[in-house]
Amino acid sequence: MDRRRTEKNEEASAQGRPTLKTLAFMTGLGVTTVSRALKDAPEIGAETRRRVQLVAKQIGYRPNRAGVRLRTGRTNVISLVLNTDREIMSFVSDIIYGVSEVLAETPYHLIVTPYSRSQDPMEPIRYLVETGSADGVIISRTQPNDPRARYMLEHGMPFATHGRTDMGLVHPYHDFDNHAFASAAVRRLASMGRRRLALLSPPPGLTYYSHTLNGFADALSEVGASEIPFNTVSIDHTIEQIRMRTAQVMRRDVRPDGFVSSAAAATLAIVAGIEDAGLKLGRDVDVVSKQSSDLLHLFRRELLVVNENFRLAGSELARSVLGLIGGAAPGSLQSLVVAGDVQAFSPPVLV
Amino acid sequence: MDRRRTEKNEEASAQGRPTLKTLAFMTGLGVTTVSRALKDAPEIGAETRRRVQLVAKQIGYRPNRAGVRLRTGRTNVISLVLNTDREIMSFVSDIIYGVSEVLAETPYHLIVTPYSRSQDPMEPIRYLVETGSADGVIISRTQPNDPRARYMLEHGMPFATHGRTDMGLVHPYHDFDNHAFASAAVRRLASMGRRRLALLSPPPGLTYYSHTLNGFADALSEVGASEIPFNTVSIDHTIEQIRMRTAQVMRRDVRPDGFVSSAAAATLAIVAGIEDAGLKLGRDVDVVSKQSSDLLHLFRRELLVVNENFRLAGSELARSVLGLIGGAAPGSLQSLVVAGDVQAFSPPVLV
DNA sequence: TTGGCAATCTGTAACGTTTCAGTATATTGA
DNA sequence: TCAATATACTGAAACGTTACAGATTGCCAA
Repeated sequence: MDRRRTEKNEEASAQGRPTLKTLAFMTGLGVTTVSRALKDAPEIGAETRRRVQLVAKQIGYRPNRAGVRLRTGRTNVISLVLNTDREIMSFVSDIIYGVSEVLAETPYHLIVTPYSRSQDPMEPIRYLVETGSADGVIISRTQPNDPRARYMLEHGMPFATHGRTDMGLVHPYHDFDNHAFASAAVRRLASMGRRRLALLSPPPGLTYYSHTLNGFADALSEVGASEIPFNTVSIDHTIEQIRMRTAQVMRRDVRPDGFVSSAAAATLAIVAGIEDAGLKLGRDVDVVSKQSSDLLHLFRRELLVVNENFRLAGSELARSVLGLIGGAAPGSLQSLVVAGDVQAFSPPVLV
Repeated sequence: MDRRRTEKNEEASAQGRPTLKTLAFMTGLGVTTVSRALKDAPEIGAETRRRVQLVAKQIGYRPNRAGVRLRTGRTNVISLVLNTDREIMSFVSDIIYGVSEVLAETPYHLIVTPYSRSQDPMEPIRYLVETGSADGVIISRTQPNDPRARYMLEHGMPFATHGRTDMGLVHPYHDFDNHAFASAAVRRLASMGRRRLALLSPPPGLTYYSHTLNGFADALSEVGASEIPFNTVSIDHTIEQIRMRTAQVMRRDVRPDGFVSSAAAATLAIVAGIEDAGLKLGRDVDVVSKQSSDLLHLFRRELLVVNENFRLAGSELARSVLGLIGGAAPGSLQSLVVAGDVQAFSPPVLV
């Protein structure tokens, strides 16, 4: 008995990184007691609990993730699933930062799970669920009837979506009110006398495609303006495709005098196309665009912008998944950001 | 004996996800044999090996990461350490995709470890090393005397840096030849008759700051042009700061007639500042800028650009860390991308 | 026939954690 | 005084994997 103690001591003190065994030796307690003391279990004496926690803090004890994961199945990992070639650049960067910001105060790590054009979007989801590689998942490019959301719901994998679904199933989401954005954009253009409007929409299939379309259409009829069809391209197309298509439509007799664009990079292409056709922004045509960082006004000050905050989306999504994992009701973890005002260029204040 | 077998069977078949035990039962072999067979150990019979691997593939066996990690210490994780508020937007997005691309074919996961302005850059590194949370690390914003690189070298943590160090220590890196970029930019501007050049440099402190400065200075003296000091701002400053500072310097009697800019977003600010001062790009001043996606020519076609491929950087860095983990010599895992030509706008080919 | 030796295969222990089923000790009620 | 009970703690087992130290078998030389 004494002998075993001694062996244990040596093992414990020889270790590089402290484990429960180390703490057990230092406090003279059993491993079980230490484990329970660290998580404030009620059957541990108040003083013992304090003592263990003090020592743990002193020597910088951190639970071994592999040990916890093997024993409990909890990974302490949140996975952000991203499309490798269709995702908006600033979206990736900002949402990662937003998620990180929230996870930083928790034991959770962020792993990025990519999938590419060629792959089935379900593949990374199935992988995560089957291998139990994450405690929670965040997905983007959400569809009205999203097989990924359905699958995760069926398999009990906590998740949050960027964008809403429309399947009659309730789950956490964060969304930007694209209906409001498109309406506000149309109203603004109408107020400037623009009457023939074109919409560069999100890719059909995603939920916010119809939100945007509806907002656009609702406001069109409200203000009595008409639509110039522009639905052979979406913001998923390349800069070149959008540019060329814009130039084409602008060379027609009946051409748009206003554009609503759902993404900043696409807006650059639209403007380029407008100018390719020999027309001038602000004179012949106006453009309202969403943007996620304040760059469009540097590009052309005639542009009208509405800001969408992806970093906020990231934090909200992270908070939602954590909440869900923590047992909160999915319905209470949904947020919708109302679109801000359409903003014209305002010159920077010189200091 | 028979009884134990039976118990094992039941356990094995009741399981959701197959483990070595499941495979052992199905093949009638021992767990050890299965484990060894899966990794092509020589002391396993050729037929047994094939049989085990076949069954494993059939039932979709995937090693449990926690088990492996606990036993071996190998995490199968590569960590990308990013600064949350100073990193270039497209850099984050592209490098993540580049890394993912390479890791996708391996058992490795990518975890993003962020740190913010307020934090010591060493903190995430120490965390990773102390907790053994990753098998390899990728860092950016590399400094000539980089404490993170030194620390990881001392502690045997495999890593690769984006950018070189200058400490006489050899480690994997990937870098863009910023000396060549700055020289080429200066030569191009000189060839257009520009004589008073300003440089918007990377932040002082980073290794490629001096590379850029030296390339700029070397070419300046080579072509006999002069420098207009512009070192109160760097690409780490805000758009507004750069814009204002540019406007200031452009309103002076002796003002730059050429700019070299180390980042695309900063170039937008420079151009805005130039125009704030009532001057015209292409007439009064020319600007050569690095960019990582082909957007600057949409912005102003007078801009001259040099492309830097961050996605390539990501893949190269990932390949390097994996190589290092695999035992390759660090010196063989270094790559330097020569800067491409300075490119003027060329109109898109209409299809 | 025997010993030796490859060639294959196997059980046990350990990684660090949590859970289960306890065991001591002190405290209470009668 | 005794049993019952609450309090505070503990060892053993298990999660899935790999490394170590065997064990079994067949074959060949002597």
